[in-house]
Amino acid sequence: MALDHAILVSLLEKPGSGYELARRFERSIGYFWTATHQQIYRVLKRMESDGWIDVREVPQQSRPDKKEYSVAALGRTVLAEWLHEPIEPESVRHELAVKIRGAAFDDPAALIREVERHHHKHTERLAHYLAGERRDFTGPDAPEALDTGEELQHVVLRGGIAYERMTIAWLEDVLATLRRLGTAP
Amino acid sequence: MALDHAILVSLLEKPGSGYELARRFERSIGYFWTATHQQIYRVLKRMESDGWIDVREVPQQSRPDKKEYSVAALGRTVLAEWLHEPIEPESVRHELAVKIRGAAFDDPAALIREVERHHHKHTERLAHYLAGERRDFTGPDAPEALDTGEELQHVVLRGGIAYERMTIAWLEDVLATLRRLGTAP
DNA sequence: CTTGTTTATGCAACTCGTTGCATAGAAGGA
DNA sequence: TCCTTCTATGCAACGAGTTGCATAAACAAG
Repeated sequence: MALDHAILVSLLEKPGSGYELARRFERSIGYFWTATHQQIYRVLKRMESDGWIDVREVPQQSRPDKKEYSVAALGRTVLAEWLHEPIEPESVRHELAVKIRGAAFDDPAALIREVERHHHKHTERLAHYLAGERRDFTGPDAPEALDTGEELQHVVLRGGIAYERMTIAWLEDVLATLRRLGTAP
Repeated sequence: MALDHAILVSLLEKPGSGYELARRFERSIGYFWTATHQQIYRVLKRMESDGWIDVREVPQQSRPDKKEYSVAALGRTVLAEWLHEPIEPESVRHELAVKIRGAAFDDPAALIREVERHHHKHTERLAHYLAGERRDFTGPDAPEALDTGEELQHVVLRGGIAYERMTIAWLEDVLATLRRLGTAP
C-alpha cells in the first residue's frame, strides 16, 4: 500500500488536486513510483473518507473547478508510523530479462532491435534526469544551500541517474553479446 | 502476463513440477521475476488446460508424487509470438525512495538503520550472484565454451550483478547524506 | 510416539493495478 | 463550425498479485 504513502509525501511537499498529482506521477515521483489517474482518484477518495487528508473546493476561471487536497493531522501520523516500519527490498520484475533468456529458444539476433529501442529510451530518460538535476540542484539557477527536503529529493534523483547509467551500460553488454552470438553460432 | 512467459522459458530450459519452479523462482529466475507457489500452480493449471504445456504424472518413492510439466508445441508458438512483440521499459516501484523523500517530514536520522539493513541485504545478494557466476560461468568448474542459452543466462546474471553494485553504491550515498543532515541541521 | 521439516499441491478471499469508457467546460486551429 | 487538445473527475470490469489456510506423505530428531 505504498501508493497511499507516496501520495501523502507528495501532498506534504505541496498540496494539489488529483489531476496535479497525476502530472507529478509522470514527472518526479514517477521516477520511483508509478500510478495512473484512476488509482490516484480512488486512493484520494478513500484517504479523504478516512480523514487522512482534507479537501478544499477551488473554483477556477478558464478551466474546470478542482479539489485541492492537503494532509490532515491523521495522515501525518499514519505516514510517520509507516516510516518507522521496516520494508523488504523490492521484488524485481524485469520483462526484458525474461525475453533475453527466452531468445535462446528463438532467434537471438531478432532481439537486437528491441534492445536498441530500450537503450534509446533509457538514454532519453537519463538526459531528462540530468536536466532536472541541473535545473533544481547543481545548475546556476539552483538554490545555493539546499534544505533537508531538497537534499533528500536530490539523493533520490541521483539514484535514478545511477540506475539509468547502469542500465545503459548493461544494455550495451547485452547488444554486444547478441551480436557475438549472431556472427559466430 | 509475463509470468506465463517466464514459466515457459523456465520449462524450456528444463521441464519440472510446480514445486520445482517455485524453487527456481527463489533462485535464478527470481533475480528478474518473482512469483509465489500459488501464482505458479494457478498459471500452470491454466496453461495446461489451454494446451500450452503437457503434464506427466511422476510417481516417486520417499516423497509425494509430482506432476512434471513440459512445453507443448502451442506453448512454443505463444512464446515466439511474445518474443517478437515490443514491450515498454519497466515501471519503477521503489518503496525505499518514497521513505527517503518522506523522511523530510519526520526524522531523517531515524532512517539510517533501515538503509543500513538494505545495504547489508544487497551486499549479501551480490555475493550470492558472484558465487553463482563463478560456479556456472567463470570458475574452474564452469564449461570452457558456453552455448547460446548459457551465454544469455550469463548476460542476464551480469545485469543482476551490475544492479546490486549500483544499488550498494547509491545506498552509501544515501547514508552519507542522511548522516550529514543529522550532524548539521 | 509425537513433533517438526521437506516435498508436493491446491482453494478462497482479498487487495492492488490496468483498461476502457464517460462526462464536461474552455481554448485553439482548420 | 467542427474537431482536437487540455484540464478535471469519475465508474465498472477485469486481471494480476498477496495472504491465509488446508491437505498429505515421508523422514528425522527428541
